Amino acid sequence: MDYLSLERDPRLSKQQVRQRAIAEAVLSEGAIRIEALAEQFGTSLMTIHRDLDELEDRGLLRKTRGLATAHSSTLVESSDVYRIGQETPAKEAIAMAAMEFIEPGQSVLLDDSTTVLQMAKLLQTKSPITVITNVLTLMNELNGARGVQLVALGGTFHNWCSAFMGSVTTEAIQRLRADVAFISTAAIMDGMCFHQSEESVATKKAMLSVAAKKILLVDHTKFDRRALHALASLSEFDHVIVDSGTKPEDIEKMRSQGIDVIIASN
Amino acid sequence: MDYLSLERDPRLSKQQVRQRAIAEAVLSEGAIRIEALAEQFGTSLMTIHRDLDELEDRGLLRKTRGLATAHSSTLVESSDVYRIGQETPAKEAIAMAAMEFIEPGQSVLLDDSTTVLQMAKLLQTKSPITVITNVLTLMNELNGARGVQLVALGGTFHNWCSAFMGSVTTEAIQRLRADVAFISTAAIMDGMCFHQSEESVATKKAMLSVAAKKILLVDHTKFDRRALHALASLSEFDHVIVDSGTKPEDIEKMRSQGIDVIIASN
DNA sequence: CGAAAACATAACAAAATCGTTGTTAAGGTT
DNA sequence: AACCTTAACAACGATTTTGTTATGTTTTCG
Repeated sequence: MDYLSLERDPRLSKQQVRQRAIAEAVLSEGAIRIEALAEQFGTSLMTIHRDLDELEDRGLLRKTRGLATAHSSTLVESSDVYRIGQETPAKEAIAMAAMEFIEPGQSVLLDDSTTVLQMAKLLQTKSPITVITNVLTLMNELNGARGVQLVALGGTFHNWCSAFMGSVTTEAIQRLRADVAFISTAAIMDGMCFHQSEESVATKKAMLSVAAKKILLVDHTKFDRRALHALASLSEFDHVIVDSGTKPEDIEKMRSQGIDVIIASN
Repeated sequence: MDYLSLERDPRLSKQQVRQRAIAEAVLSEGAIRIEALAEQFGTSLMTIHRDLDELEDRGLLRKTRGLATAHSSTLVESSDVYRIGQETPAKEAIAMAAMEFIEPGQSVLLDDSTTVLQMAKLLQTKSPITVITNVLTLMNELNGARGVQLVALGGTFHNWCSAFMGSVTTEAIQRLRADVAFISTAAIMDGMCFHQSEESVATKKAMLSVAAKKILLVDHTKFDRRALHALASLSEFDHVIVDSGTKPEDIEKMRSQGIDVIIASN
């Protein structure tokens, strides 16, 4: 019920903030009247209509006569409308810490996650560098960047994560070798990482199998999350980078299993 | 010498128009003084500096003290700064004609060319459809399009054509099968199509080998061009679509070889 | 070698462009 | 007929592009 008071990234446009708030509101209420939304956000009906049209295109909700209703899909939570802009400072800190593991000249494998996205701007500082990714957003970000050789992984496009996945992707990965892979996860339970989508798991597994060094990026919210499909045990990673908001008990649990945990300071 | 009077796409920004004109001017003159460019375009020196920096990044020209000089690379002509916006009406007509060969439900293979780019907007009308491409621009154009399943071909990124190419690309292509492939070419000589870059040829050849139907899109300017590497004989294509500006003799020559030539009317 | 000239870059302010929003009117549905 | 959606356009706001000035760098020539 707090969709009017969340901490927001100032770089996010008014529109994005509003759309995310609308999505949250609709998804938590199940259905809301369009009129009510307009009043709540102090905008015209037309603006809400336009927002809802976009959200509907992204598959987040439905627009029926006068009413915005939630899609009863489990994938919804992982949709990037939701994810982008949440916990940004933590993610920036993690991204910064991750840069320590990149040397100029190396090839790095990047998966789809907003944390990894934060690394994009920083990558140029390590040039020359080869970046391998299946994320469209990253490709656009790195397109034209000086000193960055961009290698794309093909595959079929998935709107909810703006990334390419599937057999084409995994097979492309297997023909490559990377120095470092930066992988994120949706949830951590019992020393394992989990994801909501099987295709994500397949892609990330392939990435892990071809990287000399494997680094997991996790913000503290992931320790409270649950997801369906297991990706890997934390012990398979060479390093795990968390933000400073992570609970000490979570960190201790990992360290007691012999995992190298790095705490990124803001 | 006519770089002040070309027909321009109104959707192109002033900046883009100017940068293209600068590129044309420099490339045809070999070298031009920066001062002279500023005067010619009626802008400040700073603006020309900024334009030249961008063009230099794209590998189109060099910036030496006070002088912008042409890169003596054969690849230059095919750079997309050059290509976009030239002969747009002809390309639109060709794109329109090409749509006739697409049925809803099919999978189409699209290569990198500005003609094919014109097809992007029209593709939605044939939905549901699967689009396979190695062009970043197309991916962005089709991203989020309703009824369009997007399959990307990975590979290493090439700035001059905004596309992915290389062994990753060709191997990805070989694992797929498409109903139709729309291929373009840089030059036509003696009933064969040619390209300036070997990697382009490899990619397009792979595309041709996995498509049930092969369609070549050519605007009339291609009959006057020359290029280095042979791609294929025109007779290997099921159809060749040209614009109405094509010289009758060129059309006759093709038809006498038993090629199905379609003339796109504006 | 050093100083002046010629050029390049950085930083900020002004201008132009583009995207967003609200209003109104017209078009569809229930 | 009431209600909702969409289209079109004008007003506003934000972002990008441009010009100016000041400062840094390289070349040239005394």
